[in-house]
Parts: sequence; C-alpha cells; structure tokens
Amino acid sequence: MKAKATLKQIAKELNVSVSTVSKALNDSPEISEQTKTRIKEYAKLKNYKPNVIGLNLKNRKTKTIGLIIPNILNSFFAKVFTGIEKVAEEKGYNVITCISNESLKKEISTLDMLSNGTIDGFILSVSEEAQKLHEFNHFKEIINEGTPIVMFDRIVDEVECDKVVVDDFDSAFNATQHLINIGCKKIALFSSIGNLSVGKLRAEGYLKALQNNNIAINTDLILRTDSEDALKAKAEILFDNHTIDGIFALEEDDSVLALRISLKRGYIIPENLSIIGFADGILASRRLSPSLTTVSQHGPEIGAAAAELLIERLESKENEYPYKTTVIKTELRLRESTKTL
Amino acid sequence: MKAKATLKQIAKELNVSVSTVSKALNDSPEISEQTKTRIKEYAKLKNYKPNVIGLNLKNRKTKTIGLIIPNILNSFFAKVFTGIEKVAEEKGYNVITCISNESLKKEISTLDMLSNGTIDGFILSVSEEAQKLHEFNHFKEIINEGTPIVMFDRIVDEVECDKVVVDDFDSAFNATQHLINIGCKKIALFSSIGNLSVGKLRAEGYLKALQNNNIAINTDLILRTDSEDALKAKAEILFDNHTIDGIFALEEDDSVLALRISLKRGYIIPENLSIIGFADGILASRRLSPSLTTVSQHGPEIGAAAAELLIERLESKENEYPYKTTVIKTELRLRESTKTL
DNA sequence: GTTTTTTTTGAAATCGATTGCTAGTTTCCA
DNA sequence: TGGAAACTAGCAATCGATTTCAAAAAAAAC
Repeated sequence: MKAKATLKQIAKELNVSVSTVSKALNDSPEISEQTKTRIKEYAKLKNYKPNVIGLNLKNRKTKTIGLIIPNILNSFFAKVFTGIEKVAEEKGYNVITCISNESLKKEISTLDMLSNGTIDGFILSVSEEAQKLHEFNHFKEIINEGTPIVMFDRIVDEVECDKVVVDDFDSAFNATQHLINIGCKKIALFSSIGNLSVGKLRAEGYLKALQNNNIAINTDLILRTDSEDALKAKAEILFDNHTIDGIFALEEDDSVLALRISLKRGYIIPENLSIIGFADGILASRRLSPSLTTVSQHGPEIGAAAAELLIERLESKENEYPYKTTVIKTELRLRESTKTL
Repeated sequence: MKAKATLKQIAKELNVSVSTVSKALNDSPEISEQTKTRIKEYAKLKNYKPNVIGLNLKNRKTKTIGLIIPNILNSFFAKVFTGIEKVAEEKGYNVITCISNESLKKEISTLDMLSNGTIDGFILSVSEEAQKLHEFNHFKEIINEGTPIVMFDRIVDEVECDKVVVDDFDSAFNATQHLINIGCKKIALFSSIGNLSVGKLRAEGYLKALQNNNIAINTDLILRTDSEDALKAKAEILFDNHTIDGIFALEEDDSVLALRISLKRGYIIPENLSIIGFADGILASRRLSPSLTTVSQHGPEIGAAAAELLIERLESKENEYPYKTTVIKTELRLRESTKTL
C-alpha cells in the first residue's frame, strides 16, 4: 500500500514549490510548457488525484446532495432515487442517502447531521409522522441557515422551497372519470394514506369526478384510513354490505389489497368490477393476474426534476432566486383490471 | 438567511482567540469555567455547528461509506441498503450511494470519483459486466491505494478483501433436495444470471443435489442464460418438448417467469408442478397467486454485516488486519407453490 | 553593457477546525 | 516584596488544495 500522493510530496520530490505543481496540473499559462509536462508526467506516474476535502474547504461546497427518503423499499422512492442519481452523476454531484423510516425524529437528526457542510442541499419527501403532527419547523430552520431544500411527492405548503409533484388531483380525477366512462356507478375509494398530503389531494380528485357526473357520494364506499390493516378491516365491512362495480385505490399496496379481496369475494375482474390504482413501481402491478390498470407516476422523472431544481439553485449566483414547483404528469396505463369501452 | 457561525466569527464577537473558542467548546481543562460557559452559551445562541469539512481535512477521514449497487430497483439490493444504512447511522457514518447499472465503466468511474478522500471505504456488489469480462483490476488498485473494500453477494475470489455472502451452494442444494423430497423427479433449472458468481454456485448446488439422489442430469432441463428474454425463449422450447414436475429458479424474476409460463401451459400448481425460487424481496413472492416458496436471503442482515466489517476495519489501528468472510444463512420459506410432504 | 520587458517560479494567505507550546497574569508562600 | 507555582489564553502549525502578488531569472531593447 503506497501512501496517497499530495501536492506537497510531488513538489518536494521534483524540487519545485507546491504552487507550481498546482498550477501545472491546472494548466495555468503561468507555467512553462516544459515544467508542465514534467510535473504532469510525474503526477500521472504517482497516480495523483487531488484530495477533494481540501478543495471543498476552499470552495465552501461539497458537490454532494443529501437525500432523505421515507422508505427505500417502496419502489416509488427507489425509482425517484434512480432519477436523482442519474442527474447528479451527470452534473458531478454525489448523493448521500438517508432513510427517515417515516419518523420525525430521524428526519430531524438527519437534517442536523448533514447540514454542517457535509452537503450543499437536500432533496426529500416528508415523513408520515411529520405530516401527521404538522411539524415543519425543522425544514424552515435548515432553509433559514442557507441550505436549500427540494421537496418531492409529499410536500408541505407552508414551507417555501422548490417542489416537484405529481398532478395528484387531476390524475385522481381522470382515473375516476375513466371508471365512470366505462360504466361504473358504485365506485369505492381505497386509501391507507389518509395522513399524507398526496392522499388528501387524490381523494379530492375522486370526489370532484363523482360530483361532476352527478353521482351521489356514498360515504360507506369511501375508505380513508391510515394503515393497510385498518383499510383491510374497513374493506371487509364494505364487501359485507355493498355490491360495487369499481374501486379506485390511492396507493400500490391498496390496489393489491383491493384486487385480492375482491377476487376472494367472488368478483370477476373486470367483467363486474373494475380497479384502478396509483402505481409506484410498474413491475409489480404488471405481474399480478389480472394485471392492474394504474395511474403511473414517472418516478425517475420526478427524481431528475428534483435534482435539476436543486443543482440549478446551488449553481446560480443570484441570491434572490424564486422558488419553483415542477409538476410531472401521470399516465393512465390501461391493463386487465378495467373493462374496455 | 443568517451566515453560518464559524469559530473565527464567534472568536471575534467575543473578543477571544479562535483556539480559546475551540477549546472551550471541547471542554478543555485549559479554559476557565467562566469563559467556557460564556462561549458555550453564545455558541448555542448562534446555533454553531462545527463544519465537518475542516475536521475531515484535519483527521484525514470523512466517516462516509461509498456504496456501489448494480441496481437499486432490484429489491434485494434495496434491502441490503437498509441494513447498511442502519448500521452506518448507528456508528455515525454516512452513505454515498451510486448505481453501477451493471456497467463496468460506471463502476470504475465511481470508484475513481469517490476514492479521493470523499469516502473512507467501499461496500459493493460487482457489476455483471465486470464479472462477465473478468475485469477486476480496478478493485485491486483501489485496495492498493489504501481504501478498503467490502464485497457482498456478487464477490470476486481473486480480490483479497472482506466479503459477505449467502451460502449459495448449500441453499441451492437444500432447495433442490426439498423438491426431491416432495416427490419431484424432473426438476428444471431456470437461470438468467449465468454470468454471475452466485448464479454459478447455485447451479452447482442444484447439480450436486441431483447427483446425491442418483437422478440423471438432463441438460434439456437446465436453462442457464444471461437474460430474462433468453430464458423465456428457452423455457418455451422446454415446455414444448418435456413434461416436468419441478422448477428451481435462481432469481426472483426467473421464478415469476416460471410461474406465469407454467400456468399458461396449463400446469396446476403445486399439484403437478412445484416451484422454488431464490427471493430478493419477500413481498413480491408473497403477493403472487399461488404464492411462491422461496429461498429467502436476509438482505438487511447482509448489509449490516458488510457495514460492520468495513467500519471495524476503518476503526482498527492495526495495519495488518486479516480479511474476513461472513456467511449469512438463507431460509426456505414454504408457501403455496410447493406440495407439502 | 545597462535597462526594460517578459517569462517563470515561489512565498504566503485562505478555507475551518484542532492542539502543542509559549507568554502573560494571578496567586501564594517565603 | 520577590520569586515560584498555577492557571488562562493566544500564537502558530497543520491538514490539502488554490490563488494573488512579489521576486527572480531570462530575454529583449537601447
């Protein structure tokens, strides 16, 4: 194991000064061609790589993004991650990823840990606990200290920062409208994410579509819960007391639940029950039989947009840079779980 | 936006020297209690956090781990990631994650990008391309330069470093033996990962189990390919020409393919065909109908073990620290795709 | 051959923190 | 009151790089 080469070492071994070496390697016109090549060759020989820590200290930035994700096992977040990583790599940034596990405490401690020079800015999706408790001061503080934040998917209206969202309301509206178009009259709503901003927006889109079509809103059919288990319990009750012909599920897991439970109850899909669900990963929905019609969120695009917003802000010279919100469109992917027109 | 507090600022504002502030905040006995409290209170007021970059430079380490994963959308790797992140967090380390996308070039450039002081050590799973081309010099170079590497899952025998593996051979052997125990006679092997070290080991375990039970090896039943598409093509041919009663799939996607194609061919599962597959994520296999019997790899444990190996090495004072290999056991999870005894 | 100009190199400051050593002040005892 | 011991606080070096400015050397001009 050879020790890593530093400017100082090279300088000593070549009998020149540190600054000469630095300038030579940076192709400064101050240095003669002769010494430049001599130094460059020696540096290559020694496999010299400038130590970024020294550079970071000098430049007061690290070209590193802090990413806080509630849960990487959720394939939606995994997809967003790929988008972020791709853009970051292209622009020469690294990504430090932390999992909040939906915990407010972990979210705060992560923000704290990283906002000490380790990273230049954050990209994050708010933890469930923070949304539930309406606790957003930690974000404001970080922004006040001068570290920019970009929020995606689960955002907070009260916090002023860049944001990337899906058009949740419109997507839900369109999906519900599609169910209505293919003839569904009794459309249930399945949600295990009543706590989240996105869950609320999607539910509103569903309601609006019903209203627009003069369909009476039956609260028995609207299952808004905070957990998969609670949703399951409510669903059993729903199936005991009602016959339905459509389900709109607000999350991937909710749609899987809807599919399994309705198959168990003897429904034929899509003949007498159509299902549409929001999709995180596309794979899982496609694999099911019947495969699920989904509102597809373009995870990688969301991530890419977030990374671009952040890097743009980091690299802009201006201090007063207005906050932007990027909206990424969803796509209704028709598969086997819905009737065709 | 207030500028971040530095030692220098605080020193100036309190009319003391930088070193006094530093010592006071570090509770040095050199400083009187009086000044200590005065400085500490002011620092708290100003929300002072020591800038880690300065520290890193001084300490010549960053308490950051570089993680290189072939593909984060593969839920096995996502699970490993959670294990790494958890241990890292506990021990005060950050994780910079990069995706190699199975590309050798990206793998090399990532190693290069990060091994300049950004990270203290690597955890990685070798890209498919590197394994295919038998190109491992980049790992050796990095290790030679003094940056430790821990490999997990897809490892390279020729490279001396810490490793974390699953007992692939034994797991495959046991799974195949289980199929034999429940009465299977014609067991096909489905592999789309012929290129990978783990794919080879698993295939050997399968062969060994057949041999031990005096079952003639029929190469028509052994589908070793390098891609999902190739596997699918071969599988169609297999089903055209043979009747089988068992499938052992070497990867999660391969088992899903096995399940779908055999259902399509009219097999009743598990009555006349039993399937066992290696599982990355447990969720997807459980969701399928029928649910899949799997060889379950404990992803988080693998990640945790890798992080522990690396951190142990980083924090050991000794220079000659022997390389270790940790083996994590798998578990056969019996579900609906196999007959019961 | 001397002065001016140009070229080439190097010394020193800087980024933000730590730390060994030194200098200055106070206390205490003779 | 003088000197030693004890306590505080600050100077300066260090980590690895960049960069400004000054100095030295070489080339050009007179």
